[in-house]
Amino acid sequence: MQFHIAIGSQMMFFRSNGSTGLCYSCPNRHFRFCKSLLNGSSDQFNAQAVKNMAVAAKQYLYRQGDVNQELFVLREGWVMLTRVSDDGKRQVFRSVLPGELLGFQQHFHGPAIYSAIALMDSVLCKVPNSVEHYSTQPELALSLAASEACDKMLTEMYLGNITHRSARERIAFMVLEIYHRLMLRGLNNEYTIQFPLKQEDIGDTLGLTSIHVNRTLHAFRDEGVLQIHKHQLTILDYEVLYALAGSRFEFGPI
Amino acid sequence: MQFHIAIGSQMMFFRSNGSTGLCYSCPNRHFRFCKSLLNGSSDQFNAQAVKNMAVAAKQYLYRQGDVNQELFVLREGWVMLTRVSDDGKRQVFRSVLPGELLGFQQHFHGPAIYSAIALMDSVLCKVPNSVEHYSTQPELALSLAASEACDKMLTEMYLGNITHRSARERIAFMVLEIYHRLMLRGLNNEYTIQFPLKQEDIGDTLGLTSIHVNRTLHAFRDEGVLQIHKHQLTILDYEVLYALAGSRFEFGPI
DNA sequence: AAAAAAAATTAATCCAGGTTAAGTTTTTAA
DNA sequence: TTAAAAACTTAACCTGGATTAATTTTTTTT
Repeated sequence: MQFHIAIGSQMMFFRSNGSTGLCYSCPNRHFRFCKSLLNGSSDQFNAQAVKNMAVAAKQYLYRQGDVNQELFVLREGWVMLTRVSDDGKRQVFRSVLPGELLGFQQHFHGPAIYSAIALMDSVLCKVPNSVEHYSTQPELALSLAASEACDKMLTEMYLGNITHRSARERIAFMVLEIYHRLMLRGLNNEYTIQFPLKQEDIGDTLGLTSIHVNRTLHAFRDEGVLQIHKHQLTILDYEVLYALAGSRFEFGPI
Repeated sequence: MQFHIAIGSQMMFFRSNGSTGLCYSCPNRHFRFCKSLLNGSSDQFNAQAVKNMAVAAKQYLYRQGDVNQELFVLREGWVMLTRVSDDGKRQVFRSVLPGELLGFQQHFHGPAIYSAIALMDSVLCKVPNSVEHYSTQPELALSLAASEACDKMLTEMYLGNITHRSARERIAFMVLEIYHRLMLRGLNNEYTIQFPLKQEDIGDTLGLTSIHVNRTLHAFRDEGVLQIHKHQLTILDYEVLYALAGSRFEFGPI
């Protein structure tokens, strides 16, 4: 069955609903949270899950300040988490890649501290987001903890990268970190990946102006290190990039 | 009963062992993880917990790379989390304050990504750290998730603070963030707090040299904004500090 | 296919914070 | 109590990346 509903200003396309049946063939089924959905979730939990919701590029899943926002697992595509602070500056926190959880917060229904926007046409699975569901299902609760610990580690690694390091090093780190995470999912094509981030997004992730990101990317292209063209990023000299990044990007998957 | 044992090179002083009895009068008992220890932990879990271990200032709880490290809740004192990267630069991730959990990782017994060092004489409670314990106790597992989400948010806020902001703003943010977190625990004395961090620690947290931290702190003292003397920090002009920090430090407790 | 908007590019100038190099003061160890 | 080490302080100079201001290219919308 297929149908459309409008959520806020966005049109979402539901390919199907709730059962775990769809999970058995999902490419993300071996990732931590998905695995525990398959193994450890109750019928009641599954009845409230909505699988394979399509979201078009540039649509927001939720915006900073929203309350009662949902919990999602990204099945396909790319979601970026950003926050605009009081002084109008924008921080990009990270990219959410397939198999990762987004939307969990310490207080289940507190206001979101950042917005989530799809950068490519994406497919998401919505999972229940309330204390009741997790306080009776320890495997799911533990997967939440693992997912948060993983995000925390990634954020800490970016913090360590940005603090004290040069623009070239920061960009090298970011490119390799994302390349590595996509590679773990088999989403690379040799040294080429889909890369929907704008130069401004890179700058707002790393604390650089988009002008300086441009200068640095241009230098990388001239030096035959790395190339971005039409949302395709190609690593031309992995060794140089690796030396700059300092092997800080090798994390385990969820 | 009191006794001593040596763990690594450190001498630890055990005031007592395992029961939850000590939790009933603990000043941290209302914090998330402690509360769930009181309410939701099995006898088997409690039997393996060790309450009120004393650790002297400058002792390491664990070091980056250690495997099988423990899970702790800080009861009294101050613990700092730091990592030295390949190129020899040191990143300070955050301060752990009373009532907070430290040592949890996505992979329970993977190598620690940073070291934990006590900056003041501290008292800690050691809690079991294995999948088995948490996969049968959903309330504890959910508290782990909440604790990780809280740490993640704090790290994200530091990331947002460091990225794009000036030295004055970064230091103002850090001071208010820590002051706020101590105040929630009643560990302030009006506008004065114990503050064991060195100027170099502040620099390594915020991506500044200790020389520039010194310049900025000196300017703050001259301007009557804030003063650090003999490990005591006093906020002299909260308004100015608040305006600089941009109200980014107001988080909920665990 | 044309118009409008968004993103990328390039260049010139400037300054916040880094670097280097002495000090001095405080804390810790002997 | 003295010596050594750690932490803090101050000053002079320098540089990586910010800022400002166009211009060009690409993408999106009409």
